[in-house]
Amino acid sequence: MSNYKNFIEQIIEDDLNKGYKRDELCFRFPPEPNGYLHIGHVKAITLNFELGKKYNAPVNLRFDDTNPVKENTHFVEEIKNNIKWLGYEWSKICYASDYFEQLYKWAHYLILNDKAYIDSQASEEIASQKGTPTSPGTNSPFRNRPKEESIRIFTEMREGKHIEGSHVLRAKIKMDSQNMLMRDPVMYRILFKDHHRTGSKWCIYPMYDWAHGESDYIEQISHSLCTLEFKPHRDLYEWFLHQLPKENKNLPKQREFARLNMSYTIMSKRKLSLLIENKIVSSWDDPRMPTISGMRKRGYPSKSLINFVKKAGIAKRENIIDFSLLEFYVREELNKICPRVMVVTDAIKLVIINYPDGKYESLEAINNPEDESQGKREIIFSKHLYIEREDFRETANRKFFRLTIGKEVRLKNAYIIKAENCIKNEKGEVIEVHCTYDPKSKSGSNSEESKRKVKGTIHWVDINSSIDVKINEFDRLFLNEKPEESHDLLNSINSVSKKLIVGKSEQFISSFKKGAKVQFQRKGYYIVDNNQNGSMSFNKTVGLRDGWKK
RNA sequence: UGGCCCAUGGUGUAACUGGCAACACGUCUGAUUUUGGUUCAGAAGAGUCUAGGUUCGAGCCCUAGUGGGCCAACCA
Repeated sequence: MSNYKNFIEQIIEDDLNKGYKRDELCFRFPPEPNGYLHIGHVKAITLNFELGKKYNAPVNLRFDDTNPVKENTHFVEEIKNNIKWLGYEWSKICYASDYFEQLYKWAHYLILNDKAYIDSQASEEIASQKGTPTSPGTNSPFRNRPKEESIRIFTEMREGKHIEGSHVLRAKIKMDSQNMLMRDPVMYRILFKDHHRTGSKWCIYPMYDWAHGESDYIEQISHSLCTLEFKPHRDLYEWFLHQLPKENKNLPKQREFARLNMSYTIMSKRKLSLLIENKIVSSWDDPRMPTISGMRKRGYPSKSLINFVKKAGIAKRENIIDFSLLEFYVREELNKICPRVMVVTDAIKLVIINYPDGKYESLEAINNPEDESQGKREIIFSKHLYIEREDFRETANRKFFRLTIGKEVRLKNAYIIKAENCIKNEKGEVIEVHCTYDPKSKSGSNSEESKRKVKGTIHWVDINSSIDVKINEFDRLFLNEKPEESHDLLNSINSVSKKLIVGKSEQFISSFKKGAKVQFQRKGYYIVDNNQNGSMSFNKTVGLRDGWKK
């Protein structure tokens, strides 16, 4: 691992070997603030920021805010929070909109050099003249418009003298290029929309291709890394750079890697926002969403996300990674840090018939066997307890390690008990289990009996002192393993991806603050979603690995 | 009737730029365990899309084919 370099790092090393100065390396993460960042962005963030660490190079956070109709400040703020939460620090925070004036001047320069012109056709006409991937495009009738006229109209466009759609500025490249993007791409369009940063100052906005490479150039980004679908843009990226006034500065280099895809989820902001619009999820940070904010709310540690994307690697191959790989890194982290606690969700009563009425005793429990520094706690034990319904069967085969009539099981942190009989309701459902306990088997008492092995251990909670908790349980949002490929996304939605259940918990948990992560023993990992006015709710992060074949 | 990119166990990523295909997840054993968790030990599973070629030698290089992805927004 230590010596391994992914292909991006190899490109950088090659550049360094060819004489590129190490202290001129500079990277950037350039999101458009038109939605929340998702796990796919974590890959790009981690790639760039880790490169920054490795080469001791600056990494800018740049908002690619060239389309005011989709962008807003809330998204900007959330993106900043996400990156901080992941633990990365950007060196400069930049905005493409900071460069609007420079971009505008350079656009004039291109017109003057006969490299751009104003096209006054409707967008449909321009589109139809583009041709197709297999047939060349045709020149616009405005392609040879005198540059003075283009300059005049372009200036008037900025002054707001022309309506939306009446003119665009186009680069003059090659209408029969094999690369569709080189067929005189649009550089500017008229948009009478307020921008979240520049307000009403501008009514013309640069397109992505015109803004992005030039922003990289202004910031002197050495390696501009993006996902594979931008590969065809590379020609244009480089063409624009070569049209700028010569300044004896480094030209940034665009390189592309495969985006991250995961099974049973989608990674496109457009489709993600569709889920919100259709009220399939509550918001961008719904715990079922693959967004950073959603995963955070779900209880995924930031470290897990980073470990996961690092292991997923950087390559150029299309991929769909198993969601279980992410869950592995989530459990790995949570196992180390989470205090353990006993919570019963589908409760039945357990009565210890040979335990004194009205007696309560305090037992000691280790908070986290993986981390001694988390100490111990007290739990209350009595004659009347709750256990999990699925932990009792009247009879069962020997593969069932839990409680059956006549068999022994240990109550975690307490005593060994033996089920004697059970009480059923008129429907034949078990509502109460009666058992006896072995007083000498008390946990931690150091007696011979306390060390006795029994084949099962189950969790429990004292009825009287337990507190009520609410738990949100989640399942995957899609039925389809590859929802991205589904033609009808909304039809492959899992209709029961969220369930609200209630549980009974030992008291220890009541002190946990919002955001605290915990393991409900034998159940899984949970995060406190709310703890106010005596009401506690949790989000289930992920279940424990379960090796029991039912 | 185009151009560009890609192709390695179930999944993802490697293979010191040509030298007997490795790591992680997952799966399966076994041990430990007061969580059917954790931990530990071990196993199975690909001969690298196909066909040619170069070479003493090819997963790596070349050619063709096949399969997949991307490209015709005044989105990014």
